Order: sequence, then C-alpha cells, then structure tokens
Amino acid sequence: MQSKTRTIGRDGPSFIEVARRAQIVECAIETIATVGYAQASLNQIAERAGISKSVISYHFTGKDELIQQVLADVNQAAAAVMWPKVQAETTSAGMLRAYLQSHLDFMRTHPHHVAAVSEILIYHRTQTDLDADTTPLEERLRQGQRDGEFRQFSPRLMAWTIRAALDEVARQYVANPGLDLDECARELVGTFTAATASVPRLGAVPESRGQ
Amino acid sequence: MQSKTRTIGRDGPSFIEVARRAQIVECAIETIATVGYAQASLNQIAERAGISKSVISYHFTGKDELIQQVLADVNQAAAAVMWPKVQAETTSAGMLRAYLQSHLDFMRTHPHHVAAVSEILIYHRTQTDLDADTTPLEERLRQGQRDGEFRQFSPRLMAWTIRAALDEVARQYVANPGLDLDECARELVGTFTAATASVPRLGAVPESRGQ
Amino acid sequence: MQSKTRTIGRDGPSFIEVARRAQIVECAIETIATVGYAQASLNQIAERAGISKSVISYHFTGKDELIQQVLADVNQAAAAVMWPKVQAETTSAGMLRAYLQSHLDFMRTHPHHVAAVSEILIYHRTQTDLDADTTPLEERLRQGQRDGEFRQFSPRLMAWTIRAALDEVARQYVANPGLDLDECARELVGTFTAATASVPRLGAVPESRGQ
Amino acid sequence: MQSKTRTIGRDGPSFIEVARRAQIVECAIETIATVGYAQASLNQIAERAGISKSVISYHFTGKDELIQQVLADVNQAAAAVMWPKVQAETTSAGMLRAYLQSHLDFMRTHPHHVAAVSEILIYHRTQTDLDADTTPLEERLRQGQRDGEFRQFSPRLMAWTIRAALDEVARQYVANPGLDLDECARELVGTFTAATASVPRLGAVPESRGQ
DNA sequence: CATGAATGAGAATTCATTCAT
DNA sequence: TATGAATGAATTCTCATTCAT
Repeated sequence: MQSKTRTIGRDGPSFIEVARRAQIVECAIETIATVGYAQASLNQIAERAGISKSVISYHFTGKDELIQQVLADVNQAAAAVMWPKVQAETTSAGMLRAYLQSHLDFMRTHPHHVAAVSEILIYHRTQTDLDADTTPLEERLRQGQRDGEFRQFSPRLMAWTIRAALDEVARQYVANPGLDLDECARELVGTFTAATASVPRLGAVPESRGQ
Repeated sequence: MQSKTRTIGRDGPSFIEVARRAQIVECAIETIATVGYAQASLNQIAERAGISKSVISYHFTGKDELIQQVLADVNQAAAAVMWPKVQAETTSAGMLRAYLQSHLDFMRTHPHHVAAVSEILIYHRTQTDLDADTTPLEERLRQGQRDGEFRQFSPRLMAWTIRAALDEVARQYVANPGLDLDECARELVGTFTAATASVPRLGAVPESRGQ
Repeated sequence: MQSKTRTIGRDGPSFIEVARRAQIVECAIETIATVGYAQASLNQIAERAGISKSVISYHFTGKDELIQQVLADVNQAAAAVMWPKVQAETTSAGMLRAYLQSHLDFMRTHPHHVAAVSEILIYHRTQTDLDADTTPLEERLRQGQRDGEFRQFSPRLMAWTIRAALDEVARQYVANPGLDLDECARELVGTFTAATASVPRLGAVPESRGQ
Repeated sequence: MQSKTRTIGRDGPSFIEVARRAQIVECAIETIATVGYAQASLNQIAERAGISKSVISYHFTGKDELIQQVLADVNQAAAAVMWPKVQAETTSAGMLRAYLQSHLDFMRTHPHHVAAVSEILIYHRTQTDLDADTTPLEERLRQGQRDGEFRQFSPRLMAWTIRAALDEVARQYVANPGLDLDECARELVGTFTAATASVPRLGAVPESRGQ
C-alpha cells in the first residue's frame, strides 16, 4: 500500500513506518551529500540503505515526496538548533554571530544534511523560491540596520553572500571532513561582523554608501 | 575518430576543427546556462547548435571532455578580462576590488558563461579540484596580509566566501536578468573591502569606494 | 494461506469467507467498470473496498482467480435474471426479444457488472473461450431455425453479432449513463427481429446474398 | 536523434527512416493483434521486430506516437480499400453491403490490422471519441432512411451494432484464422440488409416492435 | 568530416505477489 | 483471519555512446 493511499488510523503511522521513512530520508541525505544530487538515484539510495528500490516507492509517493521530506526534516532540525541560539542574542551583531556559529554547529553534527539541502536547493532552484528561505536572515539584517548596528548595505545581497559562504563551507566539509569548523566559524564571524559593522570604530565610511 | 587519437599533422588541428570545437563549446555554454546542467543533454546541445549529435562525439572524446573544455574556455576568457585589471592595481585592496568588479563585468558581458561554469562546478564538484581555481585569488589575499593591508583572516576561507558570493550572484543573475549588477558590484566591493580591511583605523579606504 | 490449499472443513468455507469473497468480487466489479480493466490494480480494488491489498491475496489465489470469480458471479446473476424470462416465452422470436430485453434490464440494474465483464472479456479473450458463453444463445437461435421461425443464417455469426451489440451498448452506457436503455432495447429488438425473421414474406432480398 | 527534434530536410524523412517506422508499426500491429493491447509492451514489439527496444524510442516520440501511427496507417489503408467500393454503389442498401463486404475483404488481407485497431480503440475508448469514427457510417444509414430505403431505426444504434459485429468477427478471425470470411460476409450482409430493409413488404413483425 | 541509425545502461514508477506477524 | 511491509519483475523513457556509411 502506498503512502498516498494508506489509511492512517487514529494512532498515526506505525512505529516501523516512521522508522523506515526516517531511515530512507537519512540514506537519501547521505547519498545526495556524497555523490551529488544528480547521481543520487533511488537505486543508489536504496543500496545504501540495504533495501530494495521498491521499498522507497512503498513508503513515499515518489522521488519528489522523498526529496521534500529531506528538506523538511533538515530544515526542522536546523531550525531547532539555530533559532533558539539566535533568539537568545540581544544585539543584531550577536544574532548574526549566533546564526553563523549555530549554523556551523549544526554542520558539525549534521554535515551531510547541510550539504544535501544545498545540493537540492541548487538543483531545484528553478522550481523553488530560494528567497523565501533567505528571508528570515535578510529580515534580521534589515533590523540591524534600523537599529544602527549595521552599516547600510543591501540586506538581500548580504544574505545571499552569507548563505553562499555557509553552503560552500558545507560542501568543503563534506569533501574534506578534516576541515576545522571552529576555525571556519571564527573566520566567518570575523568576516561578516566586519562586513556588516556600522562603525569601523573610529570614523566610519559613511560616504561609502552614499553613492 | 576521436580527438585524442586523431593524427595531428604538423599544423595542428585544422581550422575547421578548431571552429567546430569552439562552436560546440559555445552552444554547450548557452544550453547549460539556459536549461541547467541536468537538462543539458548532448541532444539539447546539438539541437541548439543545429548540428547532429554525433558531431559532438566526433570532436570530443565524450561529454566529459566537452565539459572540461567549457571550463577551460570560460576560465581562459575570464582570466583574459580579469587579470589585466587586477594586475593594474597597486594595492591589495585595489586588486580585490578590481577582482570583484571585473568578475561582475565579465558576468555582465558573458552571463551564460558564468552561469554555465557555476552549474558545472556544482555538479562536478566531487570530481574537480575547486581549490586549484581558487588559488590565485587566495594568493593575492595572502599577499595583502603580508603587506599589512589586510587583517589576519584565513585566506582560504575568504577566497571561498568571495567565490561563493560571486557564483551566487551569477545564479541569481541568470534566474533574474533584471538584477542590477552595478549594485551587486558596489555591494560586494563594500562587503569584502570591509571584511578584509586590516584597520578600520581612521578613514577607511576611501579610494576603494571611489570608483 | 491460499484459497486453493486452505483446508475446508466439512461445513465448507465459513460464512465470513464467503462474505469476504463476495465483497471483494463486488468491489472488483465496480473498480473495473469505473476505471477500466487496465487501471484496475489490486491496489485500486482494495482501496475501494476499504481493505488491505493482501486480503485479496488471502482470499484468492491471485488476480486471475478473482477475475474468473467476477465472470462467474456476473454470469450467474445475469442468468438468474434472464433465463426465466427467456424460458417464459413460447416462440423463438419471443425468446430472442426476451433475451435482449432482459439483458438490457440487467444492464440497467447492474450496469457495472455488465461493463466489467465486457472489459474483462476483451482483455482476456485470448485466454478465454468466448464461445462457451455464447453457446446457449446460439442454441436457441438454432432452435428457432428448426422451428421455421427464423431464416437460415449462421447461428454462430448471429450470436456473435448479438453479443457484440449488447457489449457495445454496455460500454456506451458506462461511458454515458444518460443513454436511453429503453430505446436501445427497442432498437436492438427491432434490429434482430428483422434480422432473424424467416419471412420477409414475399421475395426476400436475394441479391443481398448473391454476392 | 529523436523524431521530435529531427530536422526534416526538403526530401523529407529518409528511405530507411520510412522503412523502419513502417516496420515498427507493422510489428506493433501484429503484437497487439496477437497478444492483446495490454500485453503489447515496447519490449514485445521490439522483440518481434528483432530490434532493440530503444530503436522504437528513436523513431517515435513515445508509445503514444506509435499507437497513433498504427491507427492512422490502418485507417488510411482501410479507407483506401473500402470507400471506393462503397462510393461505387448507388443504393444505400448497396452501400451497406459494400461497406460490410469491403470491410471483411480488408480483414482478409489485413486481419491483424483490424484486430489491432479494435483493441486500441477499446483500450483508448475513454480518451477517444469513438463516435467520430462511426459517424461516416451513421451518416450513410441516415441517408438511406431519408431515401426511404431503410426503415426507421436509430442510425447510431445500428452503426454501433454494425461496427461491433465487424470488430467481433475480426477478433474471432485472429483467434481462429480458419474462419470463413466469405461466409461471414454473406451472413453479415444478410443480417444487416434484413435489419435495415424498409419494407418487409407485407406484414412485418409488428408485435416485436410493439414493446 | 559528418551523420543517421542503433544500442545498452539506467532512470522512475507500477504492480502482483509473498511473508512474518 | 488479516495486514503492513517488502520485493522483484516489468514498463516507459532518456541518454551518452558507437558504428557504418
């Protein structure tokens, strides 16, 4: 019986059902992160999971549902880790730092997750609204500008840059697990703190935004 | 007969050979940039070029060689445009600015080239050595640090970040050709100038923004 | 455990067994009639029945047995309705009329049954002996000829034609439930009464047979 | 290169292309007529043609195009044989006779063609307008009524019946090539001549229509 | 040089069936 | 009895590649 048509009783999906779906999602993540989205066929994913290809078809309507589940699972997990830390900060600079650090923390514990989502988003770029994903970050940057903590830059461009940097680190980390994420965190925090800071302490470059 | 095994007379490949290869590479670029790497089958490329699919197989060992040629051609073209401008600068900050600006200039004049390479790098990342490509930029950042112009950051991380930001802009530009590249250039220059500046000391690097 | 191998106690199949089989057959009929034989997967049938797919496999050896049971059940039901009315007639023409009318009556009350059988026969024709089904009708036609009521035609051909016409009406009725079955009955009765009548009384249409 | 994208020069498709398409269509017809539409996979068809499965994909956009081509080819061939003979007749009864006879003539020379189309039409009934196909015949019946040659029956019902009978004969002929088509032709002509004749001259069978 | 034609590998998906519980 | 879970075979389709001309 396929997911689509399965009757969900009042107890919801069975334990084994949940476990299998989770296992498949996990294997999909690892496969995508490792061999790339283009090569991540259902066959590959099933092989890695040690199950038959059709088991995936049994638990998911199709590849699409699986991919969407990957995005959902990873986003939820990442958000659970990141936003509390971000919210705990009181300043915008603190939030930005927390955003970067917690992102890299999540990457350390879930490197494949981040890489997989990065792959998927790129692959599905045409069908997805990437901006939607970037919006929360962008909004925080905007807030920092309103508060005068941040200099006047384009929040959208900065958000793109930050996300791109994080994704790049994720990819590099997957390719080379020896990468020192602590150092990366420090570096990115340093880079984007400097990049956004409204005051280079003495005499800013206010005119620099005039143009 | 395959390119690799073809007998090359003392004059090297014939004119028509060179022209055909260039034409095919060009069409590959446009196809990849337009429909995405995943959809860019040899069929699509050949169709767009108005040639038979087998012509590609004749002039290239296989799809791989074609893709590598795309990378080589674009990199060469980009380098031809960019490095003179970079070299013309005397300060490291100036070089960084020139790097970013000329990169976006190239993007403006060759949007498909940049987008195609961006696509390809994502899909072939596992098989490609991205670092090789990043090295020249990294070296220049390192030089800026030695000269005291730049603060102490990880040149590698900074190079990754810069490349990632440029690639992201390229992707966004392809998705939305209305994107204001001038603004992007100003923003990226501002961002990375601030991110690398050694001393926010007093009066920043006004000349860097003058442009 | 499969039906074939199941141990049948001295009381034969249990009540629940019989009921389940009947329910499944009924659902199969509706599914086939509604979505067509090709689309009537066990999944679809089970879904419509609100049961698990494996229940079907439990009660029937396989899809084949289910389909054969559908044929058997429908034929039995149709026979139960039709033959009494046919038998009640004293003339062969009357019997033919009763056959057609009661067939369409059955169609009106069991449109899905007729449509399902029609679908199945088409798909399983190669494996089924259609003639077996046609024989009773054929025999009656033959009797009518012996009695001099019917002209000399090929009973087999006429039986085929009659069955084909009825099946066609069934298909059209399924496709368009607004079809006026009363009119169809009148028409078919008229058509086949005329087609079988022994005497166009004076001068038949000899040239038509001259061919 | 696929049919879809193939450039057709001023000479149209090449000889070999035409031949291959014709061969594939022919094999599709035989396969469908022999094993039934449901079992006629591209694999089966290719095997029968002694070619690789992908050759079909090369010459046809997909299974749909192949099937449509089958319909088109058979309809064209049948029309070429039938309509001249039908048109040559001056009376409606003659036309009907010619229609039936030429149909069976075509069946004799192309039994698989007729059976295949019959299969396809049934399978695609839901997506196709069968009536459209029946219309020419129906129109001729209507004309016969206007001329007073035919009695007042429902032209639509009669057309359905005639088509159904012909299809049935086709199916039986495929299943049993020993079937005497001459006899079938005589029988069907007799049956439908009698069924449509306006005057049973003296005393019809009024009670049969009374119902 | 060029290409039409052919091919085999592999993709996603559907389905009837089997099995352990 | 019943069923959720799993599976392997088969289907359509796409694609890079090869080959004969």
